[in-house]
Amino acid sequence: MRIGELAAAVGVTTRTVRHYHHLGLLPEPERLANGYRTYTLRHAVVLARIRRLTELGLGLTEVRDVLADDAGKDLTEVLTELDEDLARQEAAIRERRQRLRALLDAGELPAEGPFSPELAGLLATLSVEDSPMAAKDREILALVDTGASPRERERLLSALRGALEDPDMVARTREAYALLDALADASPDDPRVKQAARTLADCVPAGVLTGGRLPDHDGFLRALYADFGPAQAEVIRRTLLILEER
Amino acid sequence: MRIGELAAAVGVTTRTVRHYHHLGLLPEPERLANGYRTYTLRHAVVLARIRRLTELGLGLTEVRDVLADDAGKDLTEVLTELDEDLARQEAAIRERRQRLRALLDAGELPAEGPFSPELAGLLATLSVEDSPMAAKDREILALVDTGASPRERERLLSALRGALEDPDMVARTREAYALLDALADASPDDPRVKQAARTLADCVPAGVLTGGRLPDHDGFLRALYADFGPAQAEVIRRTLLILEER
DNA sequence: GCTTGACCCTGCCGTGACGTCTACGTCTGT
DNA sequence: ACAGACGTAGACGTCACGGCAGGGTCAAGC
Repeated sequence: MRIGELAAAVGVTTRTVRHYHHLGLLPEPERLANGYRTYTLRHAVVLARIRRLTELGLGLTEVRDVLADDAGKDLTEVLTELDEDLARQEAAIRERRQRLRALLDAGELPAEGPFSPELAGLLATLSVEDSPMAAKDREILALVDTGASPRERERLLSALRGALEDPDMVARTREAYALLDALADASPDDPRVKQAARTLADCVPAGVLTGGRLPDHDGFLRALYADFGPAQAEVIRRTLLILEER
Repeated sequence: MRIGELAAAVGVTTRTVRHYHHLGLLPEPERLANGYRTYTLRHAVVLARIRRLTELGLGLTEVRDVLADDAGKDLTEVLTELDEDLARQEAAIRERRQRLRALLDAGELPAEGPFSPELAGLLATLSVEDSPMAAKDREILALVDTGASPRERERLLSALRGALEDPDMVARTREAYALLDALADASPDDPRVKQAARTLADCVPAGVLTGGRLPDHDGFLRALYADFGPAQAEVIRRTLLILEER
C-alpha cells in the first residue's frame, strides 16, 4: 500500500501521514527501490487509532503518550482531563456569545466600540448630545472598565449604578459637563474653575476613584491632564484635592 | 505615559502593545530623545477599543477592518458572523464531549483505542477470547469505520446491527473465526479452505463490502492479503468470489 | 521514443497572537 | 559606581498541518 492509498483508506491527507512520521507517531515503513513508502495493514490500524484520538480533541503529544503507554494505562485520565478542558472552553464560548447577543440585541453599536453591556446601559443614562466633555468621560470610563480586574470592575459598576439611580446626581453630572465644556479654552485662573470643581466633586461617587487604576500611575495621570485644556485640567486637579479631603 | 504604564492601564503586556504597533493597529506615538515611546490618552482609548474587540473573539485583522471603517459600518455584520462561528464551535465541542462521556461512562477502554461508541457496542457482542482472527477483524472494522464518510458509516453500522441481532449469525461468525484461526499456518490448497470460505461468506452481511473503502484500492487489498497467512488469504479471496456471484 | 498526468520524494515557509529570549541602551536610587 | 527596573529592536517557538518549490517515478497513449 502506498501513502496515498493509506491516507485515503483512513481519511487523511498524505501530508498528515508524513507529518506523523516526522513526529515519530507513526513508524516509517519499508521503502521500495525508488524510495516510495510501502505500508502494511498494521500501519493503517495505528494511523486509524491516532485519528480516533485526535478527533476527540487530543493533541499529538498527548496521542504520543497514550500510544507509548503500552496498555493505554492512563488513557482514562487523559480523557477526563480533556473533558474538563472542553467544559472550560464551552463555558468561555457561551459567555462570549452571551455578551455578543447582548450587544447585537441592543441594536445600536456605539462608535467608541462595544462596551461591556452593563456599562453600556449605565452610560446611556448619562449621554449628552454635543458635549465633548461627556464623550471624553465615556471614553475614560470605558478605558478604566476595560483595564480593571473583575473585582475593580464590580466596585466601579456598583458605584456608578448607585449614583445614576439618583436623578439629582444625573442632573448635577450634566451640569458639570456643561461647566467643563465652557472652560475648554479658558485659562487656569478663570474664576469659573472653582465652581466647576465643586460641582464635579459632587458627582464623583465614592469608590470610583479607588476602583480604577487611575491613581496608580504617574504617567497615566499626566497623560490624562495633557488631554484637557489648561482650565479643565485645573478643575480636575482641584476636584481630586477636594475628594482627597473627604 | 510610557509603554509600561499604558499597558498596565489597559491590562495588557508591553509585548502586546508593540505587537499592535507592528501590525499597524495602534499608531506609533512620539518618541523621546532616548527613543522611548510616549503615549497620550488617545492611544489608551484606542488600545482599550482593540482589547474589547479581541476579548469578544475577533481576530486582529478583523479588528483592523472594524477600526478602519470610520463609522464602525459593518461591525454588526462582523459580530453576527462571529456569533455564527462561535455557535459552530460550541456545537462541535458539545459533540466531542458527548462522545467523550459515552466512552468514559462505558468504563472499559479497549487497547485498540477508543472506537466510536456505537461500533464499540456491536463489537462487544462479537468478542471472542484468544482468537487472533477475531481481534484482527475488530481492527479492520474499526479501520473501515474510521475512514468512512458519515453515509458509509451508517450503512456499515446498520448492516452490522442487522446481522448481530440474529444469534445464528453470531454463532456462524464465531465458527468462521475458529476455522480461520486453524488455517493460520496451512497452505493455500488445504482442503479446509473451501468450507471456511463458505462459512465466512454466510456471515458477511450484504452492504458491508460496498459500504467501506475496501474495494476502492488495489493497494489496500494487497496489504490486507499480505497480513494473513497464505491459506487465510485464499479463504478471503474465495469468499469475495462467492459474494460477487450473489 | 516522447509526452502527459498521476503519483511519489524532501524540505521550507506560513498560519494567530502573542510569550520568551537575546543583546543591548537608559533611567533612578543609594 | 553599581544594581535593578525600565526601555529598544529583532528572532524564534507555539500547533497541526497546508501549500509550494523543485525534483523523481511510473503507466498509458501518441
